[in-house]
Amino acid sequence: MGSRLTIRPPTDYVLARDVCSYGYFLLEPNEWNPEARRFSRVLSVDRSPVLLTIDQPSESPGGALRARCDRTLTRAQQGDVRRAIARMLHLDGAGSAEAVAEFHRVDPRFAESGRGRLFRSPTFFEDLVKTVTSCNVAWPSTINMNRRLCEVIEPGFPRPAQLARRRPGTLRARCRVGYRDVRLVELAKLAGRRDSVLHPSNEAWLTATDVSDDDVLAALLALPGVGPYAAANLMQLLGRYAHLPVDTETHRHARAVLGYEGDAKRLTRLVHDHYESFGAHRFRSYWFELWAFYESKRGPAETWEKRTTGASFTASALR
DNA sequence: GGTAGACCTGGACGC
DNA sequence: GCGTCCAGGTCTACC
Repeated sequence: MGSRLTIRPPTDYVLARDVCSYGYFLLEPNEWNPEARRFSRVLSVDRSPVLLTIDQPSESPGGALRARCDRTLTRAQQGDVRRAIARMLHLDGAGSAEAVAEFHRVDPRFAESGRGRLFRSPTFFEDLVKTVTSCNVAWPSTINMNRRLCEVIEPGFPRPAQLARRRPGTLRARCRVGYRDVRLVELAKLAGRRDSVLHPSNEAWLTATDVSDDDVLAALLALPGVGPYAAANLMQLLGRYAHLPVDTETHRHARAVLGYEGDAKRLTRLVHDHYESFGAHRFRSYWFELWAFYESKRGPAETWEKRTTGASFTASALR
């Protein structure tokens, strides 16, 4: 039979728009079904896999979300699933209706579409692995690495303890993560240590409003495999939007959309200057501009098929 | 503080 | 079908 949950999202929440808002919705184990307009993935609940599906029957903003699990869960387990859903769909904090409205006051260009919420993973650790596997590779390689991690280690995405036990050589040979192998195992080991920022009990510190961006950024930069791009991207995944993860996509955007010219160093400086006026919302203004460009080329993200459009929407494929 | 080169994979290209 | 080249962000060594 399985468990069924009803989720009351923020009043402006639209499942199709707000799930299909960041590339990670296309990475395993996530699955968006464009026809059924339904999100699904395997979650790890008490170390056992649970297939979760979420839809929004009314499709109107703020309409109740219907979540179904393929097995019956205890009340405590249902609480875990609710927390995982809230994190993925960004139902509170920077994803609250008030926070999104504040973004629209600063950047009214996205008020009509309602864009402002970014999809993410059920755990910060999964976001971290997805970010590290997106560095120094084209998007199709990121897709492959995440697919293989789910095939080889754990269908609901490897938990830190599982990854920490693996030999780097196994990750390299079977998951094709290349030189990232040692770094991923180190990150997984850190996630098991209570004194590390990666320990789940410390996510509250990473997102606390009384902890400065500078302190969080410094803690992220100290992690193996995390440089300026990855750290800035992790900041946005924590709901801290004042930093820009500048990569080659950013440089393409600077040339093609913003009309800037010059080498990478100059483009980086111009991009930072360009988004300066958006203050604490810089990333959202940048990202939804970039996302609108992809959608202008490939159609609405909610129509993208994971294995076709979803694998070829980035700049390298659009050149 | 700035820069060059190595790291690894997969796709594009030429033969 | 095979070999070569290149793109991509992080890290280390060196100036």
